[in-house]
Amino acid sequence: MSLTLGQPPASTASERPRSSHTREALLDAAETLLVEHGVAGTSTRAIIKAAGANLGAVNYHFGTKEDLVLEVFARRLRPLNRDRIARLDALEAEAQGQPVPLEKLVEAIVRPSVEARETRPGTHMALFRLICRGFQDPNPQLKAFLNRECAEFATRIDAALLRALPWLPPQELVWRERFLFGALNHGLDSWVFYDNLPHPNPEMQPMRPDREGFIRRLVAFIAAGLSAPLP
Amino acid sequence: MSLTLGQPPASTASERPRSSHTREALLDAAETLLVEHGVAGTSTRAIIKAAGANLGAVNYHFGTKEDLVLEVFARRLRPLNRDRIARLDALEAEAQGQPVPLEKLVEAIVRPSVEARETRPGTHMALFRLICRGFQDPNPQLKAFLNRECAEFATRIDAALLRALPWLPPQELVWRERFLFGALNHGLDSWVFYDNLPHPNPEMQPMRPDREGFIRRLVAFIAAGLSAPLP
DNA sequence: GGCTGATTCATACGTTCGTATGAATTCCGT
DNA sequence: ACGGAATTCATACGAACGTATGAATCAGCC
Repeated sequence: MSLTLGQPPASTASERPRSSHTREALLDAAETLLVEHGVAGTSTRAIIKAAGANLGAVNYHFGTKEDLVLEVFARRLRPLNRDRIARLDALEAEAQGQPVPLEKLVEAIVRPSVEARETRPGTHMALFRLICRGFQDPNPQLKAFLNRECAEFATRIDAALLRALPWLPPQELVWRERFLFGALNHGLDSWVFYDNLPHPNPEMQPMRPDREGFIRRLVAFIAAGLSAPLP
Repeated sequence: MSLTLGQPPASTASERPRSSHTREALLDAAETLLVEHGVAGTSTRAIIKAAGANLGAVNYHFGTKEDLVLEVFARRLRPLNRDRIARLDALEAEAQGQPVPLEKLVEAIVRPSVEARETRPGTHMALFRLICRGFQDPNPQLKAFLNRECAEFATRIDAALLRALPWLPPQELVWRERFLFGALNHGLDSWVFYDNLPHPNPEMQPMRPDREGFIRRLVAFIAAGLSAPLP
């Protein structure tokens, strides 16, 4: 074992300076492949090949494939939730103590997901698809990591939604939130890759709305569902 | 190559009599593992180990792992869609030419998914989770197969929903259906495994409704979303 | 310009993957 | 009980997997 060269690759991988051309290329390539093939379906070798990097680079920069995957998600999820929380802050400041209207809250959830895309040229709106995949990935470590990463926004939006729907018991809200995120995930997934799913009835082949149109449709559906009368 | 023993394993696997203890055990074991780890995360060896079978059994009964996976999905999906279509037939007969009310249509979609569970003892409601996983699995062959399998019910429910929501343009319905199935998938997933997802705010830890309660909540949310005013 | 640490490289190791093979065994009609 | 078909078995093969290693290369600073 070498005691003089470089830094021990695995043990201190998490404390290494956070920028390097190769490191970024690995994250980008991994992101694209994870969206397309899932975690278990994406191999280290496929990632380094797409990144034009060497096999050892993963071990050097991230330690293991698992840590690389977690970093791929964290890199996107952190700004997304920051954006969501900032929008929530702005809405609550604007409301001056009054409950924020439901549609605005829903939009604060939805819009950052739909807009958070062109962060990297060539990445056509893959971010949310990535996060969808993450939340529905079998890997329990990944799921726990994502839940932890979203916890702050979750508690904030819970409280705000309860104020906007004062007649709704908290326990009911929880379930409706699940439905909300399901609709958001699946809908956004379909929107981003809409042309890949031909409709059996050609007359109903959906036109693809632009971003604002899609957000409007999503918000309309979700807001109506959230404020449905208690059964 | 043997020309006299048995049947050539791979080439005629699809024409072999459809019942065998091992064959069924393989399907059951594969189903459980697929739910838990996804397609790419489930190995042939893990399946045969869980089924108490031999490695060659997969090749003998199904040809390849891919064909086994497809059969796992088909075995569950076919009766599910049969049930959905039967409910739709009954509703339309009952309506005597009038449009079927929206809530009843939604229930015809939702209820078979929620109820189609105890087909096998020990399988606690894994069916729909399996199908969710299938539709969101990266494997394009699997996705195409599932779409083909659901095409008949899809066109039927499309027409019925359009009659129940005559003011809704068909192109709008398509998107709302996506939201619908997203809410259904994610909601059912949460319901089946609700205790695995502790809520960050303990005061909002959801109680788990019984089956009928869950169906009511799901139908209420979805029906409200479907009949939301046009934005 | 040469030392030092940071990074990249080619390569290797042991494991597990999906699939295939042919012999052994079980099953069943006669 | 026996013979042929159906099924199960142990085992093998090449490929791909994640990870590790140590030498080669690069970058910045005295």
